[in-house]
Amino acid sequence: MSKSTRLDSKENESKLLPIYRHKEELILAVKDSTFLAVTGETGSGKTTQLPKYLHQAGFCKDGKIGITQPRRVAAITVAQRVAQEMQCTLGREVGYQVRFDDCTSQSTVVKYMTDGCLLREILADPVLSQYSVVILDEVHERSLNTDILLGLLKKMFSDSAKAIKGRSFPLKVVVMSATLEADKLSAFLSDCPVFTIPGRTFPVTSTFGFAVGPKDIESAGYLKEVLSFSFESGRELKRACDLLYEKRPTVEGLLILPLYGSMPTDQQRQIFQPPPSGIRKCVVATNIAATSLTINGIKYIIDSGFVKQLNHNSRVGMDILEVVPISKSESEQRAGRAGRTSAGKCFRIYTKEFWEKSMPEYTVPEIQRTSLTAVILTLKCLGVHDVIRFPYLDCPEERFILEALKQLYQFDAIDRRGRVTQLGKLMVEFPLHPGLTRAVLKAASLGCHDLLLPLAAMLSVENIFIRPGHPEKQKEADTIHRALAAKTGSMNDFATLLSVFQLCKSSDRPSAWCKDHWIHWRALKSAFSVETQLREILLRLQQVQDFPVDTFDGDKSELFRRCLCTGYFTNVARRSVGKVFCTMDGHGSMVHLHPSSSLFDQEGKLNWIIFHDVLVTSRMYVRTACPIRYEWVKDLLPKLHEVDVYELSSVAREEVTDEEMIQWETREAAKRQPEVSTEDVIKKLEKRNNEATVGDARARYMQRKQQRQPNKAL
DNA sequence: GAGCACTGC
Repeated sequence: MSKSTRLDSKENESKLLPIYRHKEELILAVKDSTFLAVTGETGSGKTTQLPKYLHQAGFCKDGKIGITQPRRVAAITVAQRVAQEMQCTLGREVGYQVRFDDCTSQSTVVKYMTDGCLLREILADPVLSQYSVVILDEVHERSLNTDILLGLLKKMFSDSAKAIKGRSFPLKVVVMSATLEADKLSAFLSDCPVFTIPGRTFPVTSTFGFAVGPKDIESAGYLKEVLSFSFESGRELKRACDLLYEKRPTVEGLLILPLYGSMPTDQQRQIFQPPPSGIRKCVVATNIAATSLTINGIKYIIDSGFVKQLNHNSRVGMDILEVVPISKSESEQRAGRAGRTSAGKCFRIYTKEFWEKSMPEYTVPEIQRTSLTAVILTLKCLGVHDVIRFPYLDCPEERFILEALKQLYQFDAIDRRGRVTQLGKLMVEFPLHPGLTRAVLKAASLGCHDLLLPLAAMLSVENIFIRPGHPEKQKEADTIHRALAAKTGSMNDFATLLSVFQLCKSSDRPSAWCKDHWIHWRALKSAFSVETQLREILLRLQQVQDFPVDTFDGDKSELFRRCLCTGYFTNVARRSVGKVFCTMDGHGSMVHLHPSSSLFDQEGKLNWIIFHDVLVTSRMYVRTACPIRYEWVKDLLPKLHEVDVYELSSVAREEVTDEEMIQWETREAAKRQPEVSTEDVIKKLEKRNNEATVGDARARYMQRKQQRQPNKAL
């Protein structure tokens, strides 16, 4: 087949998509209004075709068409496809931009990108003056960045003076979503028109099972039972399971099992290959299958009903990874995967009662269950001072916002009146948690950023230590990892990470070095890229801004940890009894060192520590830690309690009067007593550690955990 | 003495 014939066939193929019949209407709808909501199921062609139509209709005359995606792979693959259909070289008229990969040029007019990239662009150009159309895709997924973009775009038009001032031609906004959220979106965007494109899906019938908790699913016995025995509703699952095990299935099609555990990454590639004729393929997948993977020909779904989710808990001030029931809408989506190419079946292994009583209608959007510190700083830098009344499609709880403000104040990113500081303006440029950025900037001001940049990169990527399942191998890996930690000459997990980065980077054969040391080469490679990016950002800021310069007259060997303290003083803990540590952030949580830490079993020698993160499993564990001296954080710790909720909410609402400010400052001055003894400060800090609160939080957690245990009686 | 879903800049 010649090249042109192939292209023609692509073009003809696109004319078969459901969206094609609505081409002219769609173009008119975009012309007629500022906001437009477009809904359509997967397969309607909206992601690839709408930008193409708008391009053909002349929307690129003044500016670009930008289309956001929540994920990188999607941005890249869709751009490739559209470039092919429009018969142009990728990176010319049609391009994409994701982190570490900018495939655009001066001539790019149709630009696919991740939502995070567009947010970065808004920081540099708040009215998006280069764009004539912005399309937010997959809005129903409710990713944090897409939600923020939605609010910003809505706000751009309500602050009409501002928007007009910065632009010479109109901006059109299209939001694309699955059907369920369309009316809500329309209401949010001043009752904009909703354009519905029929999808191309087949019916899926669902049946229920008898599992009532993740433990049921976890136990191999149960899974085996489910897969080989029976279902409450009879033969259907039996048939599906027969299909799974039979070498010569009687029905064509695939079967997919969405689980909530991890999947060996090295096996992912084979998933996309069609099975040999007469062999059934079974895909066992995490929720990566919900969005990121498109596997054609799936006919059966087995739905576990659970998902592993990272939730922010503002009660204890930390992120907790937990297994929770999915929402009904998520379950419908899982089921929908079986009906893409023909009629399908979904086997829900939980009871109908569980569906009715324990599963929420919709998934809680990310913005309502995540730490907002970085996002609030971004908003502040965009001139959104009233972060409580920002137009959120779904408002985060006020205490989440207050907690974020408090942290930003603690990191010197905002001042007492909620205004972004010089330091805050530098911090927003880094793709890191503000605390870590604070440590990086401290190091840079002292000229020792070579210590902090690699560390920040290592803390940004997935876990680098491989721990195999095989007991022998596990022992081997543990020994090697411990030796790596010992090499730094001190108990310090941060220093170990830095050392691994440096050792690998300076090795002649870095990938072989990783293999020898049970380290993920892929993770280290991305750490190298992140470090390069962070270094570039730092260099740029040092050239244009009034960059802070500090001096350090302490012991050189303390420099690294002293820098860390400026970003991690919110994560300070003091050893209380035995191996238990008590956090000093005001929550007074009782935490243990994780056994993977080089400080583990050395607790007796420790007093004060700082840590990177907390993991709640059988206990509350802190991972990646190092010992510090109380003197290093003594002056910082009072900052943890300096601001109270009342003041912050005023700051957040921009309601602070001058009178209030004077009152507040007087109170603050009174608090700052001339010389306070160490014991006094500690006493004061520990007094805040309300044990009832901690015990309560713990009890709630255990209760939730209990609820998830198998209940054989049912 | 451990139990790490998934994105994104």
